[in-house]
Amino acid sequence: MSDADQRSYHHGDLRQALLDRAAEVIQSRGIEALTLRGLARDLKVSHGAPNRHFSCKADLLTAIATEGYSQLMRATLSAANDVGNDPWVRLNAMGQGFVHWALNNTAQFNTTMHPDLSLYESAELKQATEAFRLTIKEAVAATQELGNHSEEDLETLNLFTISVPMGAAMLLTQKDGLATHVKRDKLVADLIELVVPIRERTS
Amino acid sequence: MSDADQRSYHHGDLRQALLDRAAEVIQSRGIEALTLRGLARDLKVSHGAPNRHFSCKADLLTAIATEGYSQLMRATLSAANDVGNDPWVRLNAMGQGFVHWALNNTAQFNTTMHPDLSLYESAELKQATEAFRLTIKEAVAATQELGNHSEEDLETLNLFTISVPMGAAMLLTQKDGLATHVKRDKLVADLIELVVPIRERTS
DNA sequence: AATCAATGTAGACAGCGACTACATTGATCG
DNA sequence: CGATCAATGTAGTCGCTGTCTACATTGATT
Repeated sequence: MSDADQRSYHHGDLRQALLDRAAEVIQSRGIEALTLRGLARDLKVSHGAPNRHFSCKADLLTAIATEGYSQLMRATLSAANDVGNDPWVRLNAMGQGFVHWALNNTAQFNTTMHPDLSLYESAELKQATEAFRLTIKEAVAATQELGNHSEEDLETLNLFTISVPMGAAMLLTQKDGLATHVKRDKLVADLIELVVPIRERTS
Repeated sequence: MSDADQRSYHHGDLRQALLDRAAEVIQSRGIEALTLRGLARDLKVSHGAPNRHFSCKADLLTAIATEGYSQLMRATLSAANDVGNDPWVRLNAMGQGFVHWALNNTAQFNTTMHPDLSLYESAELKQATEAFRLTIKEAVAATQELGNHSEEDLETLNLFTISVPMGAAMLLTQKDGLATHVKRDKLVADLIELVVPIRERTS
C-alpha cells in the first residue's frame, strides 16, 4: 500500500500514513505544533480527510500513544524472549529493552508520556496501558518469588522497577539531557543492573 | 496585589495571575486546551494583554516549567534540610520530597515533563533545569563517597537516583487512584528506601 | 508638572478544529 | 454483470486562536 500514496481518489492507508507522518512532525516540531490540517497538506489530501480517521487532535494523540504502548510491549517481550527463561535475566532485558525502544522511538514514547492523555479517557488506550503494565508486573512478581526484595510489597517493588526505565527514558530523550553519552548500551546496561542485578547470576 | 485583580486599568500582577490560572486550566482541562485568549477571558483582561508577558504559548509553558523547577528545587532542598546532615538521609528525603511535590503540584510537574520544552530551547529554563540537576548530583556524589555504589560511574548512579522519583511521579500523577492513596506517605517512603536505603542507618 | 516606559486595549488577518453536504470508489450481492 | 452501499475523500463554512500593529492609560522619574 505504500506506493498507492499519491494516485487515486482514495489514499489506500491514510490512517497509518497519518500516524507515521505525525511521529515525524512530533519529532521535529513537537506535539503542540502538530495539526491535522498540516498532516493533510503533507500527505496531499484535503483538510477534512484526516477527520475520517481521527475525529480530533486528541483522538490522533490517543491513537499514537496506543500504538506506542503496543510497540513498547512487543519490544520488551521480544527482549525478554531473546535471553531465555531466568526471570531475573528476563526482567533485566525488559528494562533495557524499554529504554532502547524509547530512545529509538522518541516521538511515540513522548506521546505515551503526554500528561493530557489521562484526561481523554480513551478505553482503547487504557486497555493498551494496562496490558503493558500487567506484563511488567508479572515479570516483577516472578523475580520476587525468586528472592527479589521478597519482603517488599509487590505494588511498591513494581513501581520501583518500572520507574527506572521510564524516568531514565524521560531524561535521556530530552534533547539537551544525557543523550550524548558515549556508550549508550553500556549506560543502559549499568543502569538496569542497579534495579535488577544479574551479573553475579550470569557470570 | 492579589486584591487589585479587578479594579484598575493595569492589573497589578498579571504575569503571576496568568501563571496561576494556567496551572488550574492545565489541571482540569490539559495542556492542549490551554489558550492565551482563554486565560485573558478568565482574568477579565483583553485578549492581547497576555502577550505583554508571554509572547506565545511556548513562552508561557516555558515559564511554568521554569517556575516548576525552581519550586521543585526548593522543595527538595527544604526536605533535605529538615532531616539533618547525614548525606544518605538527606538524599532519601530529597527523593521523597520530589515525589510529594509532584503529587501536590501535578500541573507544574506535568508541564516540566512536557516533551516539547526541549525544542523551545529557552536559556532560562535550561538554567533552572541544570541548577536542579546539579543539586541532585551533588547530593548523590556525597552519598557515593560514603559507600553508595562506590564502584559505579557517578553519571549512571545519578541517572538511577533521579529516575525513580521522576518515573514514579509520572506514574502516580497519571493513575489518579494512587495519587490520593491513603498510605501515600508509606508508599513513597518504601519506594525511595529501595533507591537510597536509610532504615538500617537511622534505627 | 511633564515625560516616558510599562502595560493594557482594540482591530485585523491567517491558520486551525470541527462540522456539514456532496463526490468517488471498491466491495457485496441479486 | 451491473446495481447498491458503506467507506472514504472533497469543498465549504464558522468560531476560536495566535500573533501582529496601532493606540490608550497609568505609575514612576525627574
